[in-house]
Formats: sequence, structure tokens, C-alpha cells
Amino acid sequence: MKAAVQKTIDRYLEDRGLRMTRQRRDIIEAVFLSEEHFTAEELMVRAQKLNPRTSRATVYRTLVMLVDAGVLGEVELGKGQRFFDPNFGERPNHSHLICVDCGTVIEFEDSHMEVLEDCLTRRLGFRPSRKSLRIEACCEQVRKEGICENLIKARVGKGAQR
Amino acid sequence: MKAAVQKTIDRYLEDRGLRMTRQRRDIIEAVFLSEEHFTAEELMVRAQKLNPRTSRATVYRTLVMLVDAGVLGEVELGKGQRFFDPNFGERPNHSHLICVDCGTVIEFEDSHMEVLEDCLTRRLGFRPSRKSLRIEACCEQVRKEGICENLIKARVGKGAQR
DNA sequence: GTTCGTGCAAACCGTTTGCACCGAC
DNA sequence: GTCGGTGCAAACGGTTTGCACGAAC
Repeated sequence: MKAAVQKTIDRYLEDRGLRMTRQRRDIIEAVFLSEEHFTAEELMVRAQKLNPRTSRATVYRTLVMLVDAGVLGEVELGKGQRFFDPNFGERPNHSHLICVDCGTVIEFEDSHMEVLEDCLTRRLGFRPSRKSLRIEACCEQVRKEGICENLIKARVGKGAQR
Repeated sequence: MKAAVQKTIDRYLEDRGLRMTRQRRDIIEAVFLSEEHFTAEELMVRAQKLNPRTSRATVYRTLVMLVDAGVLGEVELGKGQRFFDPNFGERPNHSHLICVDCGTVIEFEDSHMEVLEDCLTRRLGFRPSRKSLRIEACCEQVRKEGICENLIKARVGKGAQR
């Protein structure tokens, strides 16, 4: 985990008179173990490897806290599940491109997109805020071959949904 | 309802050997009564005015069908609820701007946005697909006055959530 | 008459919450 | 010792599903 993130969290807790507990430490560690997006359930599994007594409730409560502290992003990927994005703290303006077929998520930053977003938003009488931008698309491989590894994985994993 | 939509639906049913029932007719009528976004629950209320025996299950099943037929759009507005967009059939490329504070949703179309989206998507090796674009922002009124009518309505409606 | 559709209620699934105990400060 | 945190299990809310009955075709 980056030192800046650690510092932000410490500050957040201190400002509010909250405590750094064993469980929070473990869950936070699990959050920043990788740069991948994850669901609450996935985080639970990871956190329970660090501390088997971690409860679902604490995981959810810690996620709310981290999002509120601004070190963790929420991404709407559809399909009824919330995903969390540990790269948010460092690159709060990145966008997501999502394959509608295989679910692959690509993060990208583009200055043109940002400028345009800013213009549009202001033109419509709004102030740009959380800039969570989401494009659904279809990856080349699925397009050409009708299948890709992620799609295979998805099907094996949860029984050919989508 | 536009004739084109009607036609698409008829075609969809016929191609699959499905039937046009009283309930489907009523629910579809309710869907296109206004141009506003709505939730499944809101649609249920409207549909039940047309036919008090309408069941929740049929509403959900009909929604799935209409989205599949391409005459109805799904919008992720966050907050754990799915919204449906009856304007999707006529303007499949419009985007949504959402006020993070009051929940106001503005639909807009912008050719620059589309071009950029197209470029970005291709550059990343994807083929643009459902183009559901979503920007979270904050409306001027909330910005200046800290409140707007929509925010008041939202608070009255469901008890100051958000 | 066959097959698809419907209504009901129960199941589902991700998430939140009330409560009694626990532990950081 | 105090007060915030935790774990558990139950509640929640939106959505889906199994099943027997009903109705298009």
C-alpha cells in the first residue's frame, strides 16, 4: 500500500476519533493487495486468509469507511454487483471500459475525454463531480472469434450466465 | 407509443412464437406512458392502474423481454436500483448526466462525445456497443444554494437518505 | 389441445442492522 | 473504564423462480 493512502486513512480516523483495530488493518491490507477491482465477497475471502475470524459485517463497514475516506472507488459494473477500485486514490479521474460479453474491465485515462466531460457537464448546468465514466463495449476477440478467455472463465465460474 | 416500437415488439414475439397477452399489452402501455426513467416498482404501480391483477413477476419478466427486444434501455443510476429508459428505442446513443446530490437525471446527445467514445473504444481494442455513458455531477442549484427541489422531494419521499 | 404465460409465494443474494460482548485508547 | 468496533444472525429490498392454473393460438 502507498504511504499516501496509509496517511489519508490515519488522518481520517484521527479526525473522527475512530480506532485502528486489528480487523481494520487486515481488511485494509487485503484491499490493497492487488490493483484489481473486487467485490465485497471477494474481499471477504482475501481478508479471511489474513484473519479467519473476519466477519462479513466488518468487511462491509470497512468498505464504506474507505470509500468515504476517498482512498477507494466504487464502480458500477452492472449485473447487480458493486465493485471496488483500489486505484482510485492515485488516479481519481480514470474511466472504465467494460466488455458486455466477457466482463473484462479496462481502466484508462484520456485528457480529451476529461475536457469533453467537463465542457458537457458545465454546458448542462452541472459541476463535474465524481467523474465515474463507464462505456460498455465488446472486445475484439469476442467480436472475431465469438469467445475469449474471460468469457470462458466466466462461464466455468458461474455456469454460463449472461 | 411510437408505431416503430409496436412493430419491433410484434416482430420480436412472432419470430419467437411468443404471444401477445392482455398483461403484456397493459405493461407495455404503462412503459411508454411517459418518457421518464422508471424503476420496476414504479412500473408495477402504473401497470396496476391499468390492470389491478398485474403481478410483480410478470412486470419483471416483461421488462427483461423489452430490453432484449431493444425497445427499452437499462440505466445504472447506482444506489442499488435499476432504472429503465423508454427513450432508448428512438435514441439509442444518448448519455446520462446524474446529479450525485439530488438524483436528477438529464439525457443528452453530443456528437463530440460519440466520436471520442468511438475513438477511445477502438484504440483500446474494443468495438463500441451499448454506449451507456454515465457522468456523475452536481447541479448548479445544489452548488450555490446547497439544496434544490429534487433534493427536497427525495428527502420527503424516502426520509433523508443519501 | 398444446404450449406459453401468469400469479402467488417462497427463494435468492448482496447488503445492512440490532444487539450483546470485546478491545483500543 | 469508556466508548467505539466486532461477530453473529436476523432483517431487508430488489429480483428471480418453481409450480399449478389460465389463456392464446
